[in-house]
Amino acid sequence: MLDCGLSVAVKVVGGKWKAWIMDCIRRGIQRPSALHREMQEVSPRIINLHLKELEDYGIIYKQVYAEVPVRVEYRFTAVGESLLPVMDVLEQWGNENREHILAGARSHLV
Amino acid sequence: MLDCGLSVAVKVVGGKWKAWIMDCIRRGIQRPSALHREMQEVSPRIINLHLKELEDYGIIYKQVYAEVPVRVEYRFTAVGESLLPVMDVLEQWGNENREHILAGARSHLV
DNA sequence: AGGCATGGTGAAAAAATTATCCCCCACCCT
DNA sequence: AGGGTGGGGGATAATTTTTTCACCATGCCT
Repeated sequence: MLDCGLSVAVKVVGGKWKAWIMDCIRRGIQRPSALHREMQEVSPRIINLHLKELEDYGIIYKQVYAEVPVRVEYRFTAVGESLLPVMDVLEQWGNENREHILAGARSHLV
Repeated sequence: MLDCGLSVAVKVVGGKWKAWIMDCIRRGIQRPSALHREMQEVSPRIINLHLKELEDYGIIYKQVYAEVPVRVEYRFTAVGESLLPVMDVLEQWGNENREHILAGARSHLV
């Protein structure tokens, strides 16, 4: 089922919040607490789970600073970096077609 | 939440089977029965639901031929066509990174 | 009539995803 | 000791998505 590259990519980028999380990290919001503040409509727990998943995929890695209180920063790995242009393409397409899609998305809500 | 184009795109392309379905249609497998045969691991019902969703988004449209038995073909709309290059990018990235992703996907199965 | 093919749906169950709640740890400070 | 910060996790519930199962309709054919 993960035979087509499309499925692999969708698995990584899909899910309700992963794309947003990656977009945040990209914009420099890389600390858990900062992500929680930025994405207030998402429970911290969920953000952590997604971060873990992305980390497992090797898209981001966790930089831990031995400070006190401890500081953590998530950054893109090389593979993660290679995903950025792909996200750009998605982002652009989404922006160009938002109205069109949303018009027919009445049922399949938000 | 659908403010970033990324979310819009993910909504369209995401889900467990939509990407695969669109890939099939693209390859010329556009009739429901053919899709069912091609994607045997997916229940016909689900394929229909996804087709409906894509149709609602205006990505594909349904061509009905008044033959007997009735024949139906799903085809891309103009907006759907504009999504193809985007899928290409996803497909390519997925193919290039399949091994890497799958290695860490043990938990987050299939 | 019964069997084939086509395309399709409603209801309910199962599975996966997301959310909530309350807890933990270490360490600083007052 | 109590309160603050920063980073986590388990258990459970709610929600969404996917699946199964049984069923409908048309019109062919034997």
